[in-house]
Amino acid sequence: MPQQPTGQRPTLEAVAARAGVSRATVSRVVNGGAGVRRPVVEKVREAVEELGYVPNPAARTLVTRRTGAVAVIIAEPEPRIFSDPFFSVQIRGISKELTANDTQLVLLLVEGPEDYDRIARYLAGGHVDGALAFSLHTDDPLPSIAGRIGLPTVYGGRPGWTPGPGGPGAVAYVDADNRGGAREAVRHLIGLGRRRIAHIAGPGDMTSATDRLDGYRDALVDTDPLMVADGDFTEEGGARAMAELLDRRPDLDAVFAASDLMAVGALRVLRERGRRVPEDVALVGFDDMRSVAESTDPPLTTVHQDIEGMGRLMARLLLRALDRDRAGAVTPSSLITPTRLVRRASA
Amino acid sequence: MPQQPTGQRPTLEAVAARAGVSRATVSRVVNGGAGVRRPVVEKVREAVEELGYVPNPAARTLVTRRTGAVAVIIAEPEPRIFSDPFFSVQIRGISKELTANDTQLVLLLVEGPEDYDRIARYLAGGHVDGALAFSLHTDDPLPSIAGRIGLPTVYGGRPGWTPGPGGPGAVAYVDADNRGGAREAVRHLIGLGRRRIAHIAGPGDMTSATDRLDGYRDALVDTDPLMVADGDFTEEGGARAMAELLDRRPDLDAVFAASDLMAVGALRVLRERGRRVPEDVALVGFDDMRSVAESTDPPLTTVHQDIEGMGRLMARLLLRALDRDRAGAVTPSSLITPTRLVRRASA
DNA sequence: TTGTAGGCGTTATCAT
DNA sequence: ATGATAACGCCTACAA
Repeated sequence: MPQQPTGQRPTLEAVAARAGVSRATVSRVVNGGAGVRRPVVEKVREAVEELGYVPNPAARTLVTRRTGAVAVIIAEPEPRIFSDPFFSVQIRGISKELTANDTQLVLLLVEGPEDYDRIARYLAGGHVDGALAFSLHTDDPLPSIAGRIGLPTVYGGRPGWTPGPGGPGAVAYVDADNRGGAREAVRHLIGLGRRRIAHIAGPGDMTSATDRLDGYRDALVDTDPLMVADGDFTEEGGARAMAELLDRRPDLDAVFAASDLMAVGALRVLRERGRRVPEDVALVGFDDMRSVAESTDPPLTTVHQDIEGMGRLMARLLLRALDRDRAGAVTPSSLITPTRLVRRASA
Repeated sequence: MPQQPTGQRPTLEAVAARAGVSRATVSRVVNGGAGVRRPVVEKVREAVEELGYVPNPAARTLVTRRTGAVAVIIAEPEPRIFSDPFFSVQIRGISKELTANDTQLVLLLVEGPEDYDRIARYLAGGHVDGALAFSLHTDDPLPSIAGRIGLPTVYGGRPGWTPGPGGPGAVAYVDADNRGGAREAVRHLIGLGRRRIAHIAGPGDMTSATDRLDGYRDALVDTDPLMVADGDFTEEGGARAMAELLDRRPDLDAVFAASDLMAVGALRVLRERGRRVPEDVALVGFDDMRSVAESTDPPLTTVHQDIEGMGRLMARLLLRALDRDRAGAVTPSSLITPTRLVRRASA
């Protein structure tokens, strides 16, 4: 039963005294015990146990210059984080990977543009060894902040800004194969015999949206601009976009929505307008958020992406970079994870 | 433009030299500047600016014994965190409050029982000044860990275990008025003229579930055990429970589900069995998760709780306790936030 | 009001 | 293989 002499935590010194060795030796044992003779290791371990010694991370950080923590930065003004399990799942993936590597997760939520100052200060302060950042729009100030500070950072989703030519080194990011997935979705619709395929797109300043739009175009010989409407990645936006499309091209026979949420909105409008899904209009979403895709009526055919896996990958990439940091060369690299079409009833 | 002489961050020493004062004075200025003459403050501030000085948190923590960080511990084996925006919203509330008080949020996700060791070590290590914990089941080891370490902790939701009589001090927690809200929901159904009111309950080891069950019973003169079924707080569970109830008491004319998610499952089964909502069976949920309550058909009447507000409150309570910690007496206290019935179309 | 000096708990270098 | 000892960067009596 570890003793805790009321408020005062035991230090290396105390353990050393108890074990009859020097602080240095205790330190060695605590950090793996290489180069210390077995019996001594035993003795020290015992003392540690008896005293309930736990290293003081601040002291350790002060000298090693490593914090053992990374920041996870989520910049989503408001809407998505609420209705979207996306972040929860991705964070879980990240957390698992970090935990396995004995690294802590410091969560930085960006509430508004004014927050960036605070975040810049925090990152500059050396509270963390690296950062994981999400959901950047093209004009996001974060990359420049991280760059200036020289903080190893991995992005979730392909960043929208163009890195200076050859510039400060390539940017590390993890992304799903948005373009390929979109292409597959549309090809599936074509295979179903659909010919007038519309697209409900996400915001133009997010690469996940534009990449999916590109994929949509890839699959079509020529695309009618009237067949594309912006849905803003929200359910409401999806509904609005669907209404617009129906007004512009009443003869459409399929829709590829760039997110499940937007597909749900579209579904509602299609029903309201008396179109049967999939008979009259086939519908494909993107994301495969099971909680929504499985519970729509009809269940949604959609493009699956391994969100938790992407989180894991981001963490792994960062940890690798941090390790190399200790050694020397920093070699950022990026990873694209595959997607796959999940057939349900809507297309 | 703050200079960063390549890798080396400026220290107090450097700033002191630049401003032509002692480290002590710089320290004072950096920490508020009380007891330093104006012109000196100015001079130091300038030097700080020019050098781009940011205090080293590790060094600071080492001497002040405060980390400026609190842990948020979420122990939810798996299911809920995915489909449930509950945590996202609550965390946002917490984050806002912490940020406003210059405190960092360290996220600790519990993946399994084996994780508690790691978490105990982390907390004992003094990485954080306090903790915010969620979603405890009655047998959760966390309270005992926090208690042993003596770490100020605020719980989200009334803890299920009984604190020793007079014991180690009352436990601080923030909770919604689950019982009162449930009572109001059932009374509303009664006011609608319903007489055979069933309840879909949550897991028996969570106080939010049992409190809502108690509220249900409060409002009814006598309760038929056959009218209560366990729905496990999931949509699937809600569906199962609804089916059971319908089998046991085909004549029921109203259902109060202890969560919106379960209500959705119930709604599905009611429809499958040909019952109209609200004509044949009135349905009330709990939570008022807008993304689900508003998009069901018919929209769900439910009990609203201010989730983000609860998060804020938890943080505020903890911060207050931490402040008092510096002074002396620790006085935990608990807060119950009100709920209110939101009438939509399902009842 | 300002400066001096000691110490917070580790790690790391250098002897031994 | 082990032990002194000097940093690490900051705060805070205490002195001036």
